Amino acid sequence: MKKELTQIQKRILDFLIEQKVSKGIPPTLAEIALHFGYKNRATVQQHLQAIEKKGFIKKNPKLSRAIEITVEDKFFIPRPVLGEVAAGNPLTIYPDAIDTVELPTIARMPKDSFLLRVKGDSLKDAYIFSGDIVIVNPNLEPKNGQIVVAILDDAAVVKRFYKKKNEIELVSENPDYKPIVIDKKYPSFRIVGIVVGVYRSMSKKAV
Amino acid sequence: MKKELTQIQKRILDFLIEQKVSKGIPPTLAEIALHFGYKNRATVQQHLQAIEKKGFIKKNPKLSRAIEITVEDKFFIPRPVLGEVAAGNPLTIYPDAIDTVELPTIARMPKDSFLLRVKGDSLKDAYIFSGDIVIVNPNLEPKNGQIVVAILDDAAVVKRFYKKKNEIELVSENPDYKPIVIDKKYPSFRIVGIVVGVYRSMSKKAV
DNA sequence: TAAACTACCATACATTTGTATGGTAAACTT
DNA sequence: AAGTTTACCATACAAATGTATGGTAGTTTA
Repeated sequence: MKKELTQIQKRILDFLIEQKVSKGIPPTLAEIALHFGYKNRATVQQHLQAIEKKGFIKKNPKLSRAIEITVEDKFFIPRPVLGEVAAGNPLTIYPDAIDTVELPTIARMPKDSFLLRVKGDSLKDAYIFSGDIVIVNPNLEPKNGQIVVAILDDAAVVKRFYKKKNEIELVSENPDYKPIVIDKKYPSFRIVGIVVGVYRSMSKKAV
Repeated sequence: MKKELTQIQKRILDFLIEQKVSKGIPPTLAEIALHFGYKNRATVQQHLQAIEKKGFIKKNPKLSRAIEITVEDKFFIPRPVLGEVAAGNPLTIYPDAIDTVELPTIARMPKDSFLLRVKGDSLKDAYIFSGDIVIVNPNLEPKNGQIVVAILDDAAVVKRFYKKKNEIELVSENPDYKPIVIDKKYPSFRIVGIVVGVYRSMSKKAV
């Protein structure tokens, strides 16, 4: 009953999923046609009918953008991890994605937010561990006590943020590490963003 | 320049945000009109124009559902937590939501998945702690080694799942707790779902 | 009291969107 | 050789959608 998809049908399904995950909203026929260079919505329409016939999607007729994806094993999609960030001592941050995590569909990122993998154990008392993925939002103002990602001389750290009268203190949750005090010694200091959440995938240890 | 919203405008904006977060896609004018009981899309249209004038949204003209929400501080929305679940000894699971977590917009749940707050420390070697939110997907088949939520006589536990020849073993990650062996002694045993991820909000400790 | 704002309604219209129908060409069955 | 599937195109049409314009009534502001 559930036949295999053709190459093109598969690429269209991938596009549907990618759009739904990245933009949160399925595309219209016209948008799909534009993306694949079709001059005609009818072409897309026929592909979608074929995909629906094979049971991978379900369409709510007449409504716009009402494409429901019924393949449940596509819950996990690859997301770029932009670098590693030190919870202990500063670590290099890489310009390109160093890895991808399989983030469940739950993880629709706030716009402009990105992921960093944590290395080191200086935040272990905040229950953030080496290997965890932190979700970083660069568009929020840091408040005292929040966990932030900061750059010190081309290295990045994850620490708790405290603004004092004349300086900024970045403290670890682990007493083994001393607070970093920010003053004029760090000309390249910059707050990259605020950690809005921690995500840890459970699929790793599965046998 | 950026005036205050009126009561009605604020309710419409809230509806826009709620729809975008829960359904992932902004509503159409007709859908908004229906929700508020307006007989006319033009009424909605004028409200949206007013809201846009005050800078809270941005519209991509002519396109459907092209309402962009420009207020970024609404990233966190309440999500129901369906109950508590024991990582150590079994805990009662409640029929109704016991609490809400402020889950960032990142957390658009896979359909039918739900949240449970973990109590107890039996999974601490898997780095799941008391207070963490686990994302549970009830529609996946458990595989050996995965962490599952199971019900034993009206109490729920979070354990690692192992299927043996004639029985099912639920083991803790903490050596202090002994594995639970499932056989005929547990007539009401049921796998509730699979833990697909752990989420921990960082906003709690902020000052 | 006049002007401005808010909150609605009705009607009209151009696009967008989904859908239906028919056609062409290539590849692959049978 | 005839049929089927796949991958496109064109045209046509109804419904959905966003938008423009004008109107009424109540409230607030100047």
